[in-house]
Amino acid sequence: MNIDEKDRLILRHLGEDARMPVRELASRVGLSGPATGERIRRLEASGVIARFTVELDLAKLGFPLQAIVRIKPRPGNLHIVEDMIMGEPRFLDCDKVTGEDCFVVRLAVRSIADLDPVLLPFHDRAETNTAIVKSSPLKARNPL
Amino acid sequence: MNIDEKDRLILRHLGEDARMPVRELASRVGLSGPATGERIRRLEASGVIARFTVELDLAKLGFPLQAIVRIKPRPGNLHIVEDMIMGEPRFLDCDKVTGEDCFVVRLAVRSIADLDPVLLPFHDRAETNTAIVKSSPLKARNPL
DNA sequence: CCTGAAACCATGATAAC
DNA sequence: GTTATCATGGTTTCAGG
Repeated sequence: MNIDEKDRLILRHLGEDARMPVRELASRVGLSGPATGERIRRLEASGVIARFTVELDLAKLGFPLQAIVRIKPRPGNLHIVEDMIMGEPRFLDCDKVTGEDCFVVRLAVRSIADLDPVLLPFHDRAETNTAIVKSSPLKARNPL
Repeated sequence: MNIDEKDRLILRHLGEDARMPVRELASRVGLSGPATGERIRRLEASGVIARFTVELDLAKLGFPLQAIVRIKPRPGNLHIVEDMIMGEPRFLDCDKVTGEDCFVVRLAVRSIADLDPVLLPFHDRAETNTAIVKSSPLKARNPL
């Protein structure tokens, strides 16, 4: 699929407000309604738009504390550690990375007291390095 | 604002498909259309729903490579480093954290060759530690 | 391949209860 | 909260460039 400048503009606008009426979006990118609707449909079908979703304020949902944890499983514990991550809903993101560590995860908890219970099961199977998130000046920006 | 179980169910469904018709969402949570619509409106007004957005496939947009970089500014360079991060669109996320490092950022680039030019300007002002993302088994899950 | 207009229909908003 | 009704907006279709 070929993405042109108008597609990128559409994606930028949808990223800011995915419920913008097609007609308004159309006027902003300089196209007609049907043409814009067709582009959205194609971007969705091709998978460039993975899904329409909502961005939540986790603090207001009762998870005001986030941490970024680097996890280095001990020999033989790679798969079990990955399964433990996937099975714990308080882990929001998980990336497998090159370098010293194997996983970099983000987690959200209700309080500082909840941090230890979440990470405790890992201490047998991995070395962890926890950094408390003080603020997030940038969240899920798109590079367009 | 008080969030009950039905609100959490609504948020879960919207997280998977934010364009689900209110009537369908209503039947899934066991409420009427207007009651569900009113709950969505309140969740939005209270900021629990920060915004409706699209999740993009960055690889299909020409940014197939992601990295997680820990950045530790040298003395006196904190603000300039933060400004440099904010001004570079290829940085997707930025968290200020406790511990050894100061920033943990995620970036997306077109190729491995693009990595160095993006990070080069930081070498004067900070120590960086770069981990290439091999895969992301978990992306933006919500803890509900 | 686009635009613009009109018809149609799904959907969100509203009113009354 | 519900149900019934109204109005908005998305999709499709067409004629024309």
